[in-house]
Amino acid sequence: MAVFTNLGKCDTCRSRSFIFDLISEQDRDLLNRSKQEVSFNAGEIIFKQGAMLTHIVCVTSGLAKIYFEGVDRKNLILRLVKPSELVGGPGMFVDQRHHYSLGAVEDTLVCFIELGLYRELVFRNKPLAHEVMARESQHRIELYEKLVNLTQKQMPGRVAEALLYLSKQVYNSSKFLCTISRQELADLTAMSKESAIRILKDFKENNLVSIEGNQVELLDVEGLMSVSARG
Amino acid sequence: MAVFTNLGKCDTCRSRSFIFDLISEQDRDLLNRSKQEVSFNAGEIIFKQGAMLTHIVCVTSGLAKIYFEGVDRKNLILRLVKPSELVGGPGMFVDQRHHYSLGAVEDTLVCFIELGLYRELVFRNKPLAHEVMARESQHRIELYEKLVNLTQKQMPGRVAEALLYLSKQVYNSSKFLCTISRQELADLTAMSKESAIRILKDFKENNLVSIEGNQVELLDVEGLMSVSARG
DNA sequence: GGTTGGCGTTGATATTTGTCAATCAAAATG
DNA sequence: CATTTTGATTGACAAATATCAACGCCAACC
Repeated sequence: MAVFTNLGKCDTCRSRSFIFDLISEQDRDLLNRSKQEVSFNAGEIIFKQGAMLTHIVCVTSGLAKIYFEGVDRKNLILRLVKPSELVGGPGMFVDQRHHYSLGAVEDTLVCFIELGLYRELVFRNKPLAHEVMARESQHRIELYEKLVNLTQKQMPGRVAEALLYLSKQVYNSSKFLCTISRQELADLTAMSKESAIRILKDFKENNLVSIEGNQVELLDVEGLMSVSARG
Repeated sequence: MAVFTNLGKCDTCRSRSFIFDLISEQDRDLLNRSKQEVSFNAGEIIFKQGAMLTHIVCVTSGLAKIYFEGVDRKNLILRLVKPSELVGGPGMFVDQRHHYSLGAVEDTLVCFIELGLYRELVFRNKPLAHEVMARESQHRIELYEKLVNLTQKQMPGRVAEALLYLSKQVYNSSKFLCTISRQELADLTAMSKESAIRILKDFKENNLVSIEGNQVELLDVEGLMSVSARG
């Protein structure tokens, strides 16, 4: 179950957000005192699509997923969130609601930061505002790429893309323990779990990857990139 | 061909952007003098994915489409842009490049505004910054919805959604002259032109819509919404 | 007036992808 | 240790969707 504490010190936190480097010492202190740490078990929901957006979240350890609940209880994973990443959501400037859900993929520790405080910090600090804008924009660009991938590429291309994403952006190694489930891989690539499994098997038979349970190693990154590009 | 002028007065422009209501008279004058009006014929490209982003665009008359060029020359239309809408693009805060293309669907008049000027205006004007953030966020929310629609709904649901979008957001009437081509409707719903046509025919046979060439009338909005919701 | 080219339409067919049911293995539970 | 339960896997099949080819229509052009 979720446990609330406020023991950690942001200043010495190994996964502190970039924003701490852009604000004054007073503001750092303010954030430090007002934040709330909460720990979630794998599978638990951190915040839910439709709920009021009163706090933004900084992931401190573990791994989380940003996802939608769409038609027929099917989920679509937008992206995975690693420690030190900040998750706000576009509802922040629109209707104070979450437009996607955030869930813990692994056991995950997060810090909640009050929305009002965050907004105040951003709007009275031009470099920070620039940085926030830049990061939001970067996400938007990635969202566009995702949209094209999911709508124009066939399944093998999408899975190849996902494996490269996991390796480069999430686990930071060509060999990794894949902590997301097959179902989550399917939710990330917008296909059925069975299809995702079949394509993994196919990649394995063609020596693009090696897979033993959840141990994954990319053997032929060039090959995967080519499959991904072909569509 | 494109023709450059700077004759129009922003102050009296019937399709002037919301930003004019949020800036000082001096700034309005600055914008007015530095803008460049350009007219494009239907089918022409206003700016292209990958090109340098030096100006943002305000559509003054006509109709434009924001789209990506993806795999195999297939296009994906993100949204249609009506007069008075501003089109920037996320590259503005990242790499000064366009990450999508803007094309004229109908004969279209646009004003180019220098990026540096626009950024300066936004960053030194808090209410304007708020408004810009809110609009960007709204677009992001719509993008999420689009992503779910395109990946989780089947073709009839997507076409129903598109027809409702055209009626409510673009042509503002339940009966309209559909100035986008069948191919563009397909690009908007991520399917082949033939599939889009077949579904339109099906809707027509089921009296959901009436279609005579490019004259479209939504006969059963409830029905379309239900098809769209079912997926 | 013929011709060309683009767009819309249709039918036949092939491909892609999802669903369903069964099985298996590993992990959690008592 | 037996028993559930959960996630992964596989095969058979059905559904969704794309592709290809052909044709009609209309406007632009020579």
